Amino acid sequence: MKWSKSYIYTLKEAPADAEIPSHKLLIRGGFMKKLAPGIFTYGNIGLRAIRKFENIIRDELNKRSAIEVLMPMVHPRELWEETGRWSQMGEGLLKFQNRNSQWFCLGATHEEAITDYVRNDVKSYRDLPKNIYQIQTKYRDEIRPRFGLMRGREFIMKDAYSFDADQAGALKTYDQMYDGYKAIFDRLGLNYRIVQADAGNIGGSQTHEFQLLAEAGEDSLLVSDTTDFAANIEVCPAIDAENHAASVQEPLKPLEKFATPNQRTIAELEKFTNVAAIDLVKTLFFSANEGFDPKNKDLMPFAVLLRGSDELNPIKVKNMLGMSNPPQMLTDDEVAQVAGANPGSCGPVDLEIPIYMDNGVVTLKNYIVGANEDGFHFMNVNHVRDFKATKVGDLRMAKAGDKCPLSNGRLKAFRGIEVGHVFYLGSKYSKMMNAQFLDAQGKAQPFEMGCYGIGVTRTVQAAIEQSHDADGIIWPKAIAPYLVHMCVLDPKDQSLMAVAEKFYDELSSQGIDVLMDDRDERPGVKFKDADLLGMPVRVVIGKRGLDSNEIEIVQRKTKAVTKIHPERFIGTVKEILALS
RNA sequence: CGGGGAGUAGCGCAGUCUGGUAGCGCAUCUGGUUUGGGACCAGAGGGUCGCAGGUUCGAAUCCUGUUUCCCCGACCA
Repeated sequence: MKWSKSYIYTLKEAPADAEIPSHKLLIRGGFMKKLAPGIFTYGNIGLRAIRKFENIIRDELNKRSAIEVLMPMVHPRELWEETGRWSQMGEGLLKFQNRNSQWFCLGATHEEAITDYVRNDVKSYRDLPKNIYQIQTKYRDEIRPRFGLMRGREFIMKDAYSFDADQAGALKTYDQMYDGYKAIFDRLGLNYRIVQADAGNIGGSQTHEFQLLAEAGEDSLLVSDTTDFAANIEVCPAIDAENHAASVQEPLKPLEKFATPNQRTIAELEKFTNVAAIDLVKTLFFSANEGFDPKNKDLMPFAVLLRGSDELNPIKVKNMLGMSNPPQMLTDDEVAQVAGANPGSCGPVDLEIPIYMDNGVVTLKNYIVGANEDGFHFMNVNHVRDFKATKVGDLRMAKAGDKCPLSNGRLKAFRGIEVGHVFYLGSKYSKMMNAQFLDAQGKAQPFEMGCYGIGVTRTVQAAIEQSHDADGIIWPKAIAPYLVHMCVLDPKDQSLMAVAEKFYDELSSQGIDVLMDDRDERPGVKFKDADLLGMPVRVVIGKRGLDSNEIEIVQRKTKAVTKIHPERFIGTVKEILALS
């Protein structure tokens, strides 16, 4: 492609609404342009990167016998009512009516659509397994889109759905897709981790996330320094590295109430009592209507006990109580009603609601909690003697420095961008949607399903977030819009242009995409734009070089300059590409 | 949803406090000089100052309403 015939408009300054480097660079390079919050036009060169990534996905999935289809974006309400997700998905699902007042939504995910598709065709275990995927625009009405393609409302996703006859088959398919995803992300050459994760509201039991490591990532990850253990902080088991059980040997002391005027926070209490936060116990209040009595629509309050130095992990609470969403915190007024005191003076003693206790508290003895009376705390409080927890378990956030669950190593903290996710779903959707096949005994069985997503546009931006420098993008070779960026310094010079055209044709004929900058611009402008656009290899065709029989080839990643005789041009470009 | 900030030319911004009929840089167009890391000179085009209403002789500026966008938060005990 010649620049003069292309559609590339670069900017010297980034729009004010772009925050992170990858977002700024995509806009500055003209790879995309915002139409509305979270909604973008992909420009030609942006689209080229997207298409290259899509084709890597196709290649790896087709190898693994997955079948590509394209499902509709607009779904009828009835379909989503079958699984209850019409209302369960809440505001994230964009709903609208047609001229006949019939309700529809934009597909935010396609479990319903694919299950409907398959249940009408696949009737026999002989046809199984089937693994079907699509690469398509999704719409999710995100509360707050941000960071460009990282959290957009409209985005391109590859979603795959597998159908097996039994669990063993489904898990085999899961492993196949897991391997496929590894192959896909390996081809990008980026730094990623496969982590344990929460299944969220898609459901299912086994799940892994593929996370690209980047500071701007929205997810917190904990990664072992000795094993390949890695987990999203949402589900990472918390195992203290230090032994906090020193006090266990202490005899129980008598319960004692003492005045703590205006001591509301753990930090204040720590100063006031001269007891470290790690040895204090805090009481948090939530409500939920699940996990207690499903028939009871009223929200039921409950309390959670943690060490003062620990943070609650709401996902763990959700999972312990079997809820579908994390619990809601009570307001100060509600706490006062339940506990008889304002937050800051509340504790588990004589509390008449269920109490869930983090296992970090178990090893403590003779500790301090709120007395459920404003301005008072108890000291020498002990579990069982003074209160009884409904259930004890891991409810706190794991943190950097905690022990690796698989070894004596430690966990290190990273930020990650979730670019892929694999789920084993089981028969949740097939049962709800009555999607069945006949097994060898002629008995109707629900399909065992899995679902597998890759955020295509998100991955493309995440790649830049991980691979850029002060001057611009450094495209991974596998998804670079063009492999070679040729700067023709004086396109009005016929002999120079002839050489450029010759090299252009030679490279193209060998399958190497070239972007030729043939604009009537000064060299500086072309170099700046070449750095910004970030193609792996830059070739400079200038009079100075030709006169001395040298072509300049620059590797974008390292800025290393190689000058070679024109006869060695193609070979050298290939060598430098191979290093990129 | 809660809190904060902002809507002025394609992009980045000033002007608003103190009302007088809109400006700077980049980009674009014309001419000229330049030409290996975002050139220079001269000239030109482009904005109903988010929208609606009000105050005033006069509103980007003051008042009221409305709308859009951006950022932070939604874990305090």
